[in-house]
Amino acid sequence: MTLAVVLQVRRGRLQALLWQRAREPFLGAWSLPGGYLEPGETLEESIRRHLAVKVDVRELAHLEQLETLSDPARNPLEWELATAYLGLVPADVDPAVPEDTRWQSVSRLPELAFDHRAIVLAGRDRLRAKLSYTNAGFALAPPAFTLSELREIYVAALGHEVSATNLQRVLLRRGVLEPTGERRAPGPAGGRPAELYRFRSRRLEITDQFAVLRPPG
Amino acid sequence: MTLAVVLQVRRGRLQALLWQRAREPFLGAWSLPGGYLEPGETLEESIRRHLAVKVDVRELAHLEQLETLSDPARNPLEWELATAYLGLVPADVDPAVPEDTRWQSVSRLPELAFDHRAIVLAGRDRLRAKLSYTNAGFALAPPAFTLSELREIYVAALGHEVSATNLQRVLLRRGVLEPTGERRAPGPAGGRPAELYRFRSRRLEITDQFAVLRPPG
DNA sequence: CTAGGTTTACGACTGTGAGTCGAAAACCTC
DNA sequence: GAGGTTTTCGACTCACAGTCGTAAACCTAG
Repeated sequence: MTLAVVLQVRRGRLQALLWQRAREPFLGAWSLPGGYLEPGETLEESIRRHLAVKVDVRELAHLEQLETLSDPARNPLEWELATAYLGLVPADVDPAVPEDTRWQSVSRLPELAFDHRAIVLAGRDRLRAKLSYTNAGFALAPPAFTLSELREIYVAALGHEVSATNLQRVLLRRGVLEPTGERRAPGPAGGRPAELYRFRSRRLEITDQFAVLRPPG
Repeated sequence: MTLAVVLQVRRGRLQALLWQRAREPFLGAWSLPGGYLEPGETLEESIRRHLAVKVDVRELAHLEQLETLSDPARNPLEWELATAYLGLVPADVDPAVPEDTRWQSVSRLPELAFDHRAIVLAGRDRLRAKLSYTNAGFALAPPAFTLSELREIYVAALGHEVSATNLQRVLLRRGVLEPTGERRAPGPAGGRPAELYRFRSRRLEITDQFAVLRPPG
């Protein structure tokens, strides 16, 4: 079967999409969305299909495979493999979710069914690592944004403070961000109007020079 | 099913363990070792069991999951999932391999069955990345080694030159290496005797400070 | 219209650590 | 001992991330 850790920054917090189980085992407990694989189906197709019930698939800006779990003890009723995915939703959309589905802050998870708690944390850690050496931020950020807004998203996802100055320099130097040329009108309190930026690419790309022990020259 | 990219630095080259198929599809073609999963078995147990036929399991210094493949087109005969693993063998052992099994230089692979070529390259890339921000080298290096020897291993695995001076400073500063206190007698041509080093830990550990956008303070 | 407040942008400084280079150390053989 | 070989190590450079303070560009209130 397949399941997914779907993450979004909502109200300044990194949140995960949880689903309340309707049957045993762990009836009533919160768990990750997912389901069984159909014959001839790709794992990615499968998890997209299952997620489509919960969230509009067009709102998934990024989807990647995390890990395949196989411990026989993870499900008390039957032995089954589960391939976990990580999905990212930009902060500007608010997908309509069914009754049995909720967004939950990753830092304050309830008791989760199976080994799902560990999977959520693995997804969070993968995201945090990739924010550092890829352009993964594109999948959390709206199409255009000010540096302050982007900074808030990074703070929520990384779990620590980030300097806006530094964020700008690092992402611009690497060519990850580009200015749109437009600017946003200041708020009621005034202030200099903020420049609007966008991610140059909206597909995952790895920043080369992240590696230590680089080739000479 | 499970399969594995088993890598070792042999004669100055990064090589992969390949296995010649004994049945259709791709009969006679080179492929990755692996096989079917038994009920109630962990994926890792499964790949270890299949590899035991080829290589002494005690010689596998590291084993980690790569990815689960599910494209229906990857096997022309039937639809099957395959979970790929990456295994690393230290350079000081020379496992006895069966007749139908060979070490092949990763940079000069023959035609491989299924999508195995891409899997080998994915394993190589995973290794290269991890050499940079983890202590993964422990799984390729012998228990004790001189810096020149370690440098040759890194050169073979990374595919580019590495300065011995820099390698030493980087790995020592991070606490990845430690001197054994012993030294190796010089060769027939003389030269200063080389200090022997070992990896402080022989389990995979992540060097923290690799991340960009670090927490303040 | 000006003064004071707010927010963003940007230049300058600092510090860390990787990449490079060359000299010194420690051995060999002749 | 002289000259050759290999390893070690200090010193320099350089790229960049992190910090800080100031300037820019807007607001409202009086």
